[in-house]
Amino acid sequence: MATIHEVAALAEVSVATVSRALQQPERVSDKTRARVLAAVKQTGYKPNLMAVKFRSGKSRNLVVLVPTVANLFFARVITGMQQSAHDKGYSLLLCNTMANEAMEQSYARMVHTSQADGLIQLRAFNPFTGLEMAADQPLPMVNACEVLDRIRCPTVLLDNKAAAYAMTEYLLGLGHRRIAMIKGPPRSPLTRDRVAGYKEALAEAGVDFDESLLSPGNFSLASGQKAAADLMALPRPPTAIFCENDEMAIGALQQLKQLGLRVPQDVSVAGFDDIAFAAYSDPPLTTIAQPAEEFGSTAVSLLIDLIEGRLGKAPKVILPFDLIERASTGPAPGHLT
Amino acid sequence: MATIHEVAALAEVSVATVSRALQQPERVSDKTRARVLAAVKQTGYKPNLMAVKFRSGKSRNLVVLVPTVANLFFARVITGMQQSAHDKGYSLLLCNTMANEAMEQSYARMVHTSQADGLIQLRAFNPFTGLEMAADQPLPMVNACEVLDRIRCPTVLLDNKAAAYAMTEYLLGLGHRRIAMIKGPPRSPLTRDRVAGYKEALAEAGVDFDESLLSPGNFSLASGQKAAADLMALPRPPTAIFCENDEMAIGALQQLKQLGLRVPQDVSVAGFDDIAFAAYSDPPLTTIAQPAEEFGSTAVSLLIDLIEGRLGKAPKVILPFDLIERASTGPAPGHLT
DNA sequence: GAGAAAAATGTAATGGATTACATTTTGCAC
DNA sequence: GTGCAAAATGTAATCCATTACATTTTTCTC
Repeated sequence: MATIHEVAALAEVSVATVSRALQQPERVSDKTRARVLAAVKQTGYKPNLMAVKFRSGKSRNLVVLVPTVANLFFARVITGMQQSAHDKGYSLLLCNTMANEAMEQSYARMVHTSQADGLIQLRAFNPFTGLEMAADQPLPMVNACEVLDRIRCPTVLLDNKAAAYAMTEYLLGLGHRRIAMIKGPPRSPLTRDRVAGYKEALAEAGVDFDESLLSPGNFSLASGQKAAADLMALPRPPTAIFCENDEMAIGALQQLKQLGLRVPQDVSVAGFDDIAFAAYSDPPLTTIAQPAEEFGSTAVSLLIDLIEGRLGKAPKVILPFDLIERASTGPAPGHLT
Repeated sequence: MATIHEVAALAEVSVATVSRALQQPERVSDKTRARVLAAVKQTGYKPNLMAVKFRSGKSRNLVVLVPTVANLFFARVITGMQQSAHDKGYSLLLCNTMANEAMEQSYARMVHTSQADGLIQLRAFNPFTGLEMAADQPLPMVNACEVLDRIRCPTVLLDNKAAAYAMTEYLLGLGHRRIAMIKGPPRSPLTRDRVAGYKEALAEAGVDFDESLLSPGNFSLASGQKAAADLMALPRPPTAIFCENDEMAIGALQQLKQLGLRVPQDVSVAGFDDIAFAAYSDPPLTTIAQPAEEFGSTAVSLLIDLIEGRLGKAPKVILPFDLIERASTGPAPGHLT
């Protein structure tokens, strides 16, 4: 691969002139520029960006830690990130962490070793824990989707409590009184906030909270199915099931069908995320739409602003949600609308 | 950030000794090594890997061009890639191309500018076209899933023709004679091979090929729905629909339901890929399972072998498929099994 | 303890591009 | 043509770690 020296030699100028001809064309005379450009063409010269990055101390790479790529919500988030990063001249180093902390820490180390300028974390774990840090420097990290509350860094999130409140209120409005919730992992802030919104809506409607209607899940189709089976086996089963994501809701739908129950006549089901499949389930799923791509693009923008020193206090961006009403929810059995 | 010089000064040794103490500990005396390690700890020294990469001329980055991350099959492929790359000390630079050639070329340029050592392309387009290349050098590229046939590079693929043949044969065995196919984009080698397998199976069974039963799609849920609507509006509609991916099959399922048709009693539906949702559709989808993660890990292995000069001829790896029989397919109406 | 081999350590070049500073050339006014 | 400012170009340092080669120190043998 040709270097700037070969180009300089061929064009009979110094390397500084070649560099200038390419970076600041106006600083070089027309004649020289033409000679340099010709030499560039002839040698097929491509600047070694590794050298540039090394010298500048900026890698223009961003590490992205994703719990699972094989999750349509995250896939959309990544899409938004990639678009935004590309527009701004940054590249994404992707890590599918499977929520493995060691893996996350291993990738976080790329920031310390100058391979990346910053990191985006999509779940509530600080991947820099354990790596001794310049404590005074703010971490070049942005937290999105499922956010840490123990750490001060820019975050992008949904008002999960409000969203869960809205969905619960909607189900209450349909006459449901026994509303189950299929949760995510118990320690997740996401779960905590959504459960809080759910409880608040119940309380305001004067409906007693029933612990047995909270069923644990892990965001997978199978866990939704399992949770639905458990819920319907209760002495007093729910008439509505609110799932913390669409995958679990689709799993639940299948289980209800197997039990011979009709949705929404016998049981209503609601999801969260509005993935593409939500509109194609049977029946189509009532859910909370999140601006997933915007999560990604906002997280990238914030991170780049942070890296390039344009960010003062660590901002907290709250994105809007939207309750999408489809056919999987309906009036509670025996309830007159 | 501390450099090797500061560590050397603190430990009162030369930079060469520091480097050796860290890279080849046995080449340094115990006493010195201890001093260096202490200095490393005290300064919080982390080697600047950008400098290392620059000097070595190896970035240990791989560019991955993915048509859409928001496709569960590709998501699984990426998962496999990431695992394999991480195990081998490489990182993935992800590009969600949206099949945009300019975007792909822009990322391919990273290989020429030493930012990446190689590239994996998941669709049939050579992203290096237009970039003048060292024609003698083999391109540091691996093609997987949907492969180019015009270019000589290592490839990982399914025997799509055989898979389509197997599925068509299976449907024929259920008594279907009017079997439709919802295709992918017409110019895709994937589509071409699968259609070829489909035709061959029909021909061997003595069933005339009917052009009107080939309906175009683009792998999206919506296109499957649309195609199913068109097919069922034919004067002689099909009794079975074979879709080139599960998303289109799920779209088709919804359309059939809206038309009041029962699956599989009235129409059988088959997919391709075996994404997670295939087992949770209503009814669960008969489909062709592909080892998606293995596509990813194999592609990464091949690329690294190629980069590191361990690969002779460009190999062609063919991965196995599996026909998964679920409830969406059944005997053709009026056919006795 | 001398001498040689082996081990440990040091010096300085290297990789490719950028850029501060130095020098040369050009352009213009008179 | 002179003189001076502005423009163009060149020289060499810099970024950081690695490593070939040079030098010093240790170890071992007789």
